Formats: sequence, structure tokens, C-alpha cells
Amino acid sequence: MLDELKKEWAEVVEKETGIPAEEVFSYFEKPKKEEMGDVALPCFKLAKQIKEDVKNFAERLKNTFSTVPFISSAEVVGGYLNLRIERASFTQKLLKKVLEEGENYGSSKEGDGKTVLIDFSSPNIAKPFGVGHLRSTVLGAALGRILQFLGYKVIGINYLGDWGAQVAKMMVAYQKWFDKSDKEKDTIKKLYELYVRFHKEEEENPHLAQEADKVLKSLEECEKKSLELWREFIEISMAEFRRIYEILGVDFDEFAGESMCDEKGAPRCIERMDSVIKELAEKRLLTEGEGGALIVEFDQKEKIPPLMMRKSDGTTLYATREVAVALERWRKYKFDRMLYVVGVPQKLHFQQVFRLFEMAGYPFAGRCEHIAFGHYLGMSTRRGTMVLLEEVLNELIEKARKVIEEKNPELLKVEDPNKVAKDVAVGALIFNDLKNERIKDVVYDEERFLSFDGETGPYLQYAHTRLCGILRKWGKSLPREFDAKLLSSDEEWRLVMNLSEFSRTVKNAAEHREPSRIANYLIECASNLNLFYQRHRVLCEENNLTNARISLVAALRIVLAKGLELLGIKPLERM
RNA sequence: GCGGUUGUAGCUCAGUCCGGAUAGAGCGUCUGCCUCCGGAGCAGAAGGUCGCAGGUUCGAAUCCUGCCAGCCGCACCA
Repeated sequence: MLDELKKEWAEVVEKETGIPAEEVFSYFEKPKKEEMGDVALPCFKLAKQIKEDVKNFAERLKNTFSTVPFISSAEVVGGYLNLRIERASFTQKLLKKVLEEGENYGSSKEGDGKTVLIDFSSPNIAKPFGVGHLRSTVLGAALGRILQFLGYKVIGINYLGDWGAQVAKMMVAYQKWFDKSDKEKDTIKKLYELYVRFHKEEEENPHLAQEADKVLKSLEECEKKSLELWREFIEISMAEFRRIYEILGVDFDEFAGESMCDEKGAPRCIERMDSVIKELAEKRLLTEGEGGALIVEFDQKEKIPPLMMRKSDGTTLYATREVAVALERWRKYKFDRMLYVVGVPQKLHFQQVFRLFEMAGYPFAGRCEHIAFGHYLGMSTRRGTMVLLEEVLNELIEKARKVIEEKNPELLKVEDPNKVAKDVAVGALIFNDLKNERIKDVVYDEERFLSFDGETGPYLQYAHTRLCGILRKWGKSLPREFDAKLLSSDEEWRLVMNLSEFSRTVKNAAEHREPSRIANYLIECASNLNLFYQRHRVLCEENNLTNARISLVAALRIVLAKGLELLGIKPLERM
């Protein structure tokens, strides 16, 4: 809503000076200090443009603005025009809007009719689900929810790494060493042990690698027995992944692996890739490289190294599959955008593949984006020092349980503390992941992970429970009318300003594919919130004041809950 | 070597896209605050050559150039 006001003001400036409103709009900013006002317009550039003295210019605008609605005062400081919003009327209008729109406040229709595919999480079947996989999962899921909130039709695809040499290796290990007798027990850990064991023994025993090669070959030749084993192995791994997704609250519309299985579970990747190679050859995009490998060469000016599509031994690669899969997705969905939520090390790979899409003249070229993110540092799958996600989760849940017991022993009378502990733990984990810019590497630091103080998920959830607590105590439906004039304190005004910034924040997060913007926004809200009820009572003797404040509280709860949901964090009633 | 990316307080990071006022949080340290809607909270203190050097500008953490450091990538892995 603040943006709408700014737009109106920009038009006022346009009328006065002739400078396009759009340009003026972009100059508006938040003053450094609260005392300066609510919105500032630096006049330096504007004045220069029409060759007027900055001070005259600002003064002239100041006079104009003194009669504009929703503005209570205008002031010139230095080269700035500082505007103060008429608090009561703005607050009245905003709160009414939030309460009326409820769940939908901040949503939009900008994405109506548009389909976005999000390829995320995409674990390799042959590797255990570590903390590192968390990033793609959490980031992709959050982006999906954010885009959906803005009206896009979102299709989440889990592109499983269910084919290739890695999988074959694990199949060998599985066949040799997996103990099927106690199926229920710690499957994920056992699979992880297989993984570590295989890579260790492989070094001393080259036999194993050969065996794996054989398995892969038999798979690619669709040998029945191998395929059966393959399916069994996939099923076992998938069951583990599903459990983790369940805990994290993540859903996919499609589990589609590299194998490109059909409904009956028969892999079609081989034929698909053959046709890709044929098609690219017809388009004269392939050249022969060393040893007869087929490669795609790019324009020298672009400085992109060549991309291999077929090895000299005739087998295909990751990139080949990428093309085949993209074509398949296009046939199926005719998407407007496709987001690949994959780590930053694959940047070049996507640069090459996307460029190839263009060269091949595919209709979806230019609609694809690599949503890169930094990695967790200090972990390696091969050496076995990897931190298993489930272990971290269990530790977090245990910690949450303890904190609950200590701080809110009454909880078990009304809720299941185990469930709450889980939601708190997941909230902590997700927030810790999403609060930073996605490109940044994350150092795995157990202590930080386990902290519930300060800028953390539980801090936000806590702020939400306090709002719920007040609303619970109030116990009635919201007052139909309230007098926003009574919300006169700076603390309340700050909150109103926060509320007004929600839709812009969501939009911004979506545009930049950066959920961290929402995370930071929520921290600001929660911190202002805590300050507010440190200093003011909501439920007090004066009925009118109570009515006004409870309306503010209700509006804040809506926004906080929605923001948390968008990130994938449960807004709790109690904790 | 080439390409990319990051560098802001002891630590973890906002702010950089789109240049504006005295550079902001959290953690940790120190000091206060529960007769009161939940203290997982709040207030205050201490802590900064915004990697370095130039340039553009009325104005640079932000834009440009160069350099330094870390990380990532650069044909038969995915």
C-alpha cells in the first residue's frame, strides 16, 4: 500500500516538474532515521535535471505536498524532501485491508496463467541425504510457495539421480553387504555405510568397479534381473527420502529421474538420448572431438568451453540427459519459466546447456534459469564425514523438547509436545538455511544450528505464539470498528509500516529468487513486535484502545503467519 | 592460465541490483529490566581503514578499472 501512495506522489511531482513519475518513484527511499520522516525524496538528481537549485526545488515540492492527501508534513533537510504520512488515516485503511484480505493479503495476480517449473532437491539415489541436500530442497520449496502466492502455477519436480555409474556402484554394494533381515531399522544409516564402504574398498579392490560397470551395462541393455534389483534399490532409497520430505513438509508434483522411467518403470533414457543426438546432429551442432566423442562448440567470443554430448565409447552424459529431459518437460507442460535449483558448481554446465537450447532453436530457450546456491562447507560424502540430515534433525528435536520442558511445561496439557518440538526444530533448520543470500556458502556450525535465540526460526515462531496468546485471551471476534488514531505510538507506527511493506517484500523475493528477503523482513517485524508489547499493553482498561490494538495484533499475526508459511516454517499457536 | 563468485564489528550476516543523510542486526562479552497479554523477550554499553589502490560524482560499502585473498568451475563424473 505504501507503494501506491508513492506512485501517487510521483505523479504529483511529475505534474509539478515534468519529470516522469516512474523515475521519481524510483528515487523514494526510507529515511535513515525514524525522526526524519516516513518517506524521503532525495532531490539532487531531479533538481539537476531541470537545472534548478536543489534547495529551491525541494522547497517548491514541499509547498506542493502540503496539500496532498495522506501527508501530514513535508520538510526540507539538506537536499532531501522528508515526508511524513498522516498516520491515523493510513493505519485505518491499511489494517482494514489486511483484515479483510486475510490469508490473501500480499498475494497478487501477476502470475495468473503462467506456469513455472521448479526442478529442485533432486538427490542422487546413490548418495545419502545430507545437510547439503537441504539447501536445494528448502530453497526450491520456498520459491515454489512464493511464486504460487503471486498467482503462478507451480510444478515442483524432483529430478532424482537414479541412473548412471554411481547408482550401479551402490547396487553392487547393496547386493553384497546390505542386511535385509531387519528392514525397519536405520535403513538410511545402513545405506550410508554401504556408500562409505564401497568407496573405501574400491581403492584396494578394482574388482568392484568392474562389477559396477557390468551392472550399468546390463541396466542400459534393459536386462530383466538387473532392472528388478534396480527397482528394489530405488524403492528402498526413495522410502527414506520420502520420510525426510514428510518431516520438512515438502511436496513434489512429480518424481522424475534421470532414468526417464515410464509408468511401468522401464527406463527410456537410452532411446531419448539417441534421438537427442540425432536431432542435434541434423541441426549441425555437433562436431567430432578427440577419440570420436561428439561435442558442441560455442562461439569463441563467448568464451564457453565445449560441451560433450557423447563420449568416445558411445555412451551419453549428464548434459545429454539434461537436453532430453527439458524436451520432455516442454512437451508435457509448455512452461513459461523453468527454474533449476542446483548448486553453484554447476554454473558452467547450465550456461552451456542453456546456450545449446538457444542454438538448437528450442522454444523454451530463454525461459530457463539456474537458481544457484552456495554449499555447506566442511562436509564430504566420500570420506564419510558427511552430516546426515536426519541426525541433525533428531538433535534439533531433542533440543527443542528440552527447551519446551523448561520454558513451557504447561504445553503438554493442550498440545503434543513432540509435534511442536518437531515443528520448532524444522523451523530452526529452515530459517537457518534461508536467512542468508542463497549464493553464500554456509559453514556447518553445530552450535549455530542448535541455537534458538536471536535471528532464528524459533524467535519468529515465538513472536507468532505471543500474538496468538493475546488473541486467545481476547477470546472474541475482532471488533468491527476501531479508531486508528489511538495507535499513536512510534512502536505501533513502525509495525504499520512493516505491514505495508509485505507485498513489496514478497514480490522482491520472487523477482530475485531470494527467499532471504522475506526472512529478513520477518525478523524486522518480529523485533518491532517484541518491542511493542514490551512497552504497551494490548488488552487494557480502555475499550477503544483495546479494540484498536487487537486489530493491529490480528493483522500482524496474518502477515507473520503467511511469511513463515512461505518459507516453509510452521506458524505455531503455542510452543 | 582463463571464467565466475565472495570479501562489511571478535564470529555469522543485512545493506550493493537502482549511488544519498551519522554504515545496521544477531551471536559472544559487560550492565540493567518479570506485582504486568509468554523473558525463546526488551533496553543499554563496548566493538568498523565497508579487502587494497585509483577513477567517475555535489555525494561511493554501492558504479568503473586494476590489484590482493578465499571459494567454485574449465571434455569423456553427475
